[in-house]
Amino acid sequence: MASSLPTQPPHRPEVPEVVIARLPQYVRILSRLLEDHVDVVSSQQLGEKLQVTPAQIRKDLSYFGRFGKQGRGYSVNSLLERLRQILGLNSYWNVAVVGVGRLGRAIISYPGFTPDGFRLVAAFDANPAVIGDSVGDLKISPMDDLKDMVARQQISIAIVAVPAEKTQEVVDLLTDCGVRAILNYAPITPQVPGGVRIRNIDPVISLQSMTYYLSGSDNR
Amino acid sequence: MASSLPTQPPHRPEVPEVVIARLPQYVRILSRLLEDHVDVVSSQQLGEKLQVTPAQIRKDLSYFGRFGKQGRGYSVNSLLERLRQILGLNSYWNVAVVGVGRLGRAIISYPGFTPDGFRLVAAFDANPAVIGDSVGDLKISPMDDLKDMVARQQISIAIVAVPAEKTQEVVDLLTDCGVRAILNYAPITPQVPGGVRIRNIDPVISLQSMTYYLSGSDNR
DNA sequence: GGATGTGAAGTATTTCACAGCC
DNA sequence: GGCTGTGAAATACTTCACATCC
Repeated sequence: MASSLPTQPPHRPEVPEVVIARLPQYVRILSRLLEDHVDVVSSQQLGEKLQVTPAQIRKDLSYFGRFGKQGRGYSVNSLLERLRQILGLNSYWNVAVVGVGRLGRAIISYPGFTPDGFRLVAAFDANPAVIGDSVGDLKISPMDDLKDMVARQQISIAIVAVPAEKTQEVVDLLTDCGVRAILNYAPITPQVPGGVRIRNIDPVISLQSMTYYLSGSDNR
Repeated sequence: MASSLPTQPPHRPEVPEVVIARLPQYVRILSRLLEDHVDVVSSQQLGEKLQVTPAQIRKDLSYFGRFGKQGRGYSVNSLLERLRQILGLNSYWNVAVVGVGRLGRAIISYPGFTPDGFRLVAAFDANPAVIGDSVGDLKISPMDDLKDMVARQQISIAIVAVPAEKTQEVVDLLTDCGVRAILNYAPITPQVPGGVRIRNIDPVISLQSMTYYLSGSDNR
């Protein structure tokens, strides 16, 4: 732990991680409702769309404040705004993509990040043959430029799509450079130092977590 | 529930879903250890690689039997074998891919499914222009053929990579055809009937679940 | 009347801690 | 001596149920 002055930490009351993990879902549903010009929604209605109990939604929200009106429900617009603020989605996060092979290119070409608060601003690859190539409107930079560009462009999130055997070293490099959130596409679970968040996109693991339930009866 | 004859159900003792979700991770680590010719491993060592407490690993495994040797640890080889059996990974699962746009093609081209127990055996798309095209060694079939092919090829898992607005109807169609596990790539949470499993691959949600922790201090 | 917000109750999951075995 | 397997304790999370307010 860091040296402990008797100052209070920025004191956010302790919110369970599972709760945080559900908030983006709420944000998404609320965005849809907003597009559909729905003004007000109850925890009941939200719960149906999300397969979650209304009590859970109310409890989750209660960690952050009192956003509803008794007897009516929640204002879609203002609840959405509050949640985006809580999650830090009201301005853009600059994101670096490391590894620009087939998968990396697909990620860069995916149009879904930008509308939701993320801006891919840099791409890196270790292969000298592709340095300088453009993918979408990103120019591929050498790994040597990573540290500088991360600092200069205030990048605190990286998407890693390099071969499994390179992933740990890339993750180490990124965390050294001050990146504090990583989305990893390789089929491994990299180690990260405390204070750094990581999420793994791992379709094989996802599939394997379902086969257990299929194999009870034996259809193949 | 189905009509209740007084027969016992196949009685698997109730294993928590979180436990099942961890088993594929164990399988993966054990596979690596096997490749590295490691014979025996302790819960301590496994825990370090997985960022999990040794007690949790032992408890997880204890739901299924006694696989270790006191004083030594677990035989990598035989624990791996047992876990693959528990998860139903000892033979191949036939998988259909629905939606063969850019993302679907990337999924089909990904070489990582087959080594881990899944065989992509059919691809479907609603766009008449692509029917009959080949991707890898799969020929794209029309949606109308789905029901027949699912039955004939004993497909019980599907990967869905269609536009968000089509996803729910595709999921409904698949479950009607008897598919019981779905891996969804669209940024929505489809509803599925009881008994059907679904996992969502959703990079935006994953990113948004991390920004909360970044925005405490305000680096962008 | 109808929906929120929330302590209290109920479950689920993780961790402890130690007896038992190799 | 070292490590498993596991009840029991501790913690985390979800749901209940109701007072409260619009």
